[in-house]
Amino acid sequence: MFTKSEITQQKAARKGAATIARSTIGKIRGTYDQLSRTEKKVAQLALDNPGVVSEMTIKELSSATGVSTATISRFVKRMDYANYREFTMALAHMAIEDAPQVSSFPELDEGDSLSTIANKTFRYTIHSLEATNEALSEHELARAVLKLIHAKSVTFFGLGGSSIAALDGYHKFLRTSLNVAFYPDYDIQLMQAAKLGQDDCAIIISHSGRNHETLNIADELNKNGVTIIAITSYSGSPLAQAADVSFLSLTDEVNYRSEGMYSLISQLAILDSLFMMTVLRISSRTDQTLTKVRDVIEQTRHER
Amino acid sequence: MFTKSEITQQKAARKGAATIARSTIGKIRGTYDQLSRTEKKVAQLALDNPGVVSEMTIKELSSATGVSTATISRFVKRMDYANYREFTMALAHMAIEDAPQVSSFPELDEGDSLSTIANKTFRYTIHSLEATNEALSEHELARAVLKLIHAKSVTFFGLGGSSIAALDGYHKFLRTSLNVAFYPDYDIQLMQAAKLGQDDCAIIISHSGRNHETLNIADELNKNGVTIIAITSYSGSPLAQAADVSFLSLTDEVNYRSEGMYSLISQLAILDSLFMMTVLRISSRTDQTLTKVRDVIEQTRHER
DNA sequence: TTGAAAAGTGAAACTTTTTTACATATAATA
DNA sequence: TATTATATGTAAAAAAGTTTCACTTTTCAA
Repeated sequence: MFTKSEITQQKAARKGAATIARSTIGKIRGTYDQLSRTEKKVAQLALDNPGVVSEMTIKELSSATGVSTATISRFVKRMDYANYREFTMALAHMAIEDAPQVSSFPELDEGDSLSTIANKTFRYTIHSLEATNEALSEHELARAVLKLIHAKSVTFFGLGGSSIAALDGYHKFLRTSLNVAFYPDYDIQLMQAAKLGQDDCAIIISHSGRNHETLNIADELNKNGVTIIAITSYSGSPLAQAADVSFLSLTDEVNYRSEGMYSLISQLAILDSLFMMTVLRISSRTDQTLTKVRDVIEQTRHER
Repeated sequence: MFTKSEITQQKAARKGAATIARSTIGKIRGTYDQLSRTEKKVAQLALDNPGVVSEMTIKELSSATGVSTATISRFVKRMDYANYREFTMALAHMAIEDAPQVSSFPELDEGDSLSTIANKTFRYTIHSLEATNEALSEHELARAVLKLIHAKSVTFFGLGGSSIAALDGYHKFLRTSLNVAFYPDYDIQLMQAAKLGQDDCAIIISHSGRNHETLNIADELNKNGVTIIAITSYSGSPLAQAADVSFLSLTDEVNYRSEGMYSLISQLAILDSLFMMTVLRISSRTDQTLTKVRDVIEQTRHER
């Protein structure tokens, strides 16, 4: 039998585990294109039919996908589950939580009324945010914040549509004690990249993660040993590969046609999170050198 | 691999099974005092801590209760579960459904873990979007779209933090056939405002709606009879008063201290909606002059 | 291009978990 | 008290899941 406190402890432990597990479902989505050929088969079936797969034994899943049990076992471990059983549990949770979403995500239609168009747009946006949130891992966040706090300077890079996100990041972090920079022009971004060094940190934003100019900047930064934090929509993209830490702004794959629309907002939300984490972590360490959280947030209100 | 119909069948089968399983949780409760001495120990622990027990192996449950694995195995069969695994699944479901949605909207705290900070940030953001969406009225949307479609030109105005939203709006609407403009600098914004006339349309973005420079621009526009569409957080603000149509980017009042943080994303979502509505309405009217929606959205994907 | 190193994979050995068979104990009943 | 039905644990069997190892494919540098 358990004593009361033992159970309480286990509950706490489980809660932690559950949080991790949940975000790891996002991880399957997020790392999807980094998976190998066979692993994709497994991930596909699991994501498409979480309810069905959650009730399968590893052998059944093996013959359903044509992938060996060994590979499946290794796959779930790489997805950060302790074992196959924990994986199926997570799928079961997912099946429950996704189920009540009867409305799904209808495509926008020319016949829609204006408020319908607005509603759908907002729903897509919210859905992207949820997916993005789930894909964030504590580990990556910790690494990013650590780098940011200790960096001599933080420069934001982003071209085209992503320059908006970069500009926003710059604006936000201006309010911290960090030494931040942003340059709208590509050539100047590139030149500035060449001037950064090991103690500096760069935040690069790119939806596709394969824009040529953006990659030039990343190369330049890597050459100089600058820490790169990337925000992109594809974990397998060259930018994600080149980065020290990368975050994914996700959209539901079903709506692939319009994903670019919603990635900006997800990018901003990631930046918001990084900003809040940085502010809270800085203020809790060196209180007197830096403004307190509230003051910082208070300032935000006086923005135009 | 599964065929489509096989999966459908399995889904149906599962649904049936789940229904039975659920009522069988009730069965444990119902038949509780018909259970034997040892079985009661098991049932007790399972009902009291479904979440904890759902993650135990049969051996762990055995040593936790002091009942042999054999007895437990037989017990779950008598409760109509096919096997131990199905039993733990049912417990997991129970744990989820019984857990009340405590969520609400807690303040950010210095002691929060990084993923907690991120989760809270995303939740606030989503909440703001929901509030903003609800506040949109069909009537105002219709007026705005009508003005936009028939305008000779559309200029975006925004200073400070709101310049980011203005820039984003400009970027988005560039892809339409509308004649759009944006100038980052205040003085130039003001000068350009003086050059616009009755047939033009202006979209002004300001969180507070009372920034002095922004209001100067609004005055100038009003003087020339330019149609003003405002995006602000306060319906009573001078900007909202000065505008022909105004949209509100809302945040939950409870979290007044941090509202500035989330208004940008709501502003962007409003612009997204206006963009989608404009594109869909334009394309459904004059098909040959304008690119089809899909092409436009497709272009969005190739953004950097 | 080529060859070495790295990554991916399945068969099979191995471990753990769950179920069943069997022996024994306990309680109920005639 | 003998008989029978029910309960339970031990241990063997079966099933499920994990790891090892040999082989294949891919990647990357020369």
